[in-house]
Amino acid sequence: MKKYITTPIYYINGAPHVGHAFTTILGDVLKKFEQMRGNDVFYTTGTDEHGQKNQSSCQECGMAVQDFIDMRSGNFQKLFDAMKIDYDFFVHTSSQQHKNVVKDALDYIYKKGLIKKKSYEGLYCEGCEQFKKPSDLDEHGNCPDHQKAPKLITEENYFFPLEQDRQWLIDYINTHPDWIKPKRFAKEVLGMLAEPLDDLCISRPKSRVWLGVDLPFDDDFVTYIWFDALINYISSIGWKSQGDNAAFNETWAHCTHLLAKDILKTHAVYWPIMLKALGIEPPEHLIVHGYWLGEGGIKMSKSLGNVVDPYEVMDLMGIDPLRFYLCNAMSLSGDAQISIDLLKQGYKQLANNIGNLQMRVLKMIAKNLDGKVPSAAHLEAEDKALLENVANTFERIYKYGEPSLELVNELSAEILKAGDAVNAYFATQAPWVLAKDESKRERYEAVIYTTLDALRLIAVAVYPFMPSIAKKILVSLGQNDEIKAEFKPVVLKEGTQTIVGDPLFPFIA
RNA sequence: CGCGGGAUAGAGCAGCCCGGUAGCUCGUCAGGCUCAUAACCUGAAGGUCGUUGGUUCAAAUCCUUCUCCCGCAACCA
Repeated sequence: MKKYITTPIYYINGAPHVGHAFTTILGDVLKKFEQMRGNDVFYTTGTDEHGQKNQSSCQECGMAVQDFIDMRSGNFQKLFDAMKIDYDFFVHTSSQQHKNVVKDALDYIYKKGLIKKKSYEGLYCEGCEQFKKPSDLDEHGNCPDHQKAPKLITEENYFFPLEQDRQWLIDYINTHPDWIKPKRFAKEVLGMLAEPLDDLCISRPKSRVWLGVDLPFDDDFVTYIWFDALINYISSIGWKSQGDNAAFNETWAHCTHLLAKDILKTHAVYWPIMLKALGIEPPEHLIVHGYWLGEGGIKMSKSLGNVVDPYEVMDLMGIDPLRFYLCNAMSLSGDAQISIDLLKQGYKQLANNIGNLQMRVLKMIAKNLDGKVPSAAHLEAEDKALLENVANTFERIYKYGEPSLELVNELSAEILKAGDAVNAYFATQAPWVLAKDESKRERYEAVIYTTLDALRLIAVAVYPFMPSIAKKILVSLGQNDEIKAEFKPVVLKEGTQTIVGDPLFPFIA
């Protein structure tokens, strides 16, 4: 089956942070998970390069527009490349390909008569370059940031009405309980839909905003940035208003959008209605996640010094443990916390659990079995039970699990549990005692075999989170590093040469 | 009364839908083990489940008051 996974395209008027890293890692994890199940995946991420704030920042630093965009967008792409994200396409909204689709889409719905022009009157603060609501102003009627009264201005703009589809969307949510995951966000969207929806203003006069896509039907305006940005999900896979959309349709049929909670409304209200106007079904799933806060639940900020920089983390422990931590720690019900200390805690757990397990068994057999996988001929019931438990757990998740935060939470937790179980088994069986007694030879080999084979199962299961660690484990077990999601026990072949390498998770201070 | 979510050992979380001895990881302490990466195994201490009132034989769980935190409530994204 063909699957399509997207991250939001990130607004380049800011540096990439751990939240961007998480969403993009989550997409990569889900892509690998789906691939292991035999699905074809097309995974996109990218940057949103238009809008008023980018325009202002660009002017402030005095760079040529495209140089500015390339520099800022490059910051994101560099991070994702450093994190070895396996994206298939990197979206640039300033690309001609994307702009063409935005214009095509706008033209299409304009000709369908779904866009209307009307005037808007509002209080506009020139300092903020934004319209203000009366409630945003201080007691003197001034903008609190600029201590200046906003001007009452009237503007002509183009609007895309939403209200006509509100009931349709409510019905859609109620009849598709898995559309928005986790469910609490579906509840919130229903709250947004409880009141009539205002028309969405989809244009900005060029006198205010020029960094954007020209409206195809009026050169004096550019497209509102969200209308532009959301189109990336269909421009990336070649939608067009006329002609053959067979390839598009096949990819779009199983589309999952990943997003953080702050952009729920755009994705769950505006976007489905935009798609409806274009004659396109809503995306199959929206996976919404919370924010990363600093330790103690305090918002990360430079002044508090609790900002977690992805590069710093990668320098400290590499990318795999960060991926694992983020997927394991993101909460289903709320926001999640991250700090260097919490990351170290997670790293240590991986080292002591999986890293130590690998090292203790491999070093043992290097000493007294020439590092070769022993025979599985004398496995006893408890050995088989351990392997089957581990294999069945992973088999179930890989077979029936659906991409979601629940899934990455559960799978990462089960991996740690499996590591614990194998460590406990190893300690209980005490193979170092068996090794000293020649009459216990068969039992010794059975215990070692069981431990090695369990480790193999863990390595395969952990691949979406820690691809590089997974491959290192498999190679140390004398396997090639091809990953197949087949969770059958007793696969290792007797006599296979294992290799004691460097620690998977070296000690960090 | 704007909408949704959160508040549970020193830290990070689960449990809440469907009420019945409060659980997991880390940390701390004690014991064990010695194959292994300041590791592993076993056990212990540590919580009036944010606050108020209520329903009930029984409340972390259901209803209610208030407080604090995160989003949304933008023609910022």
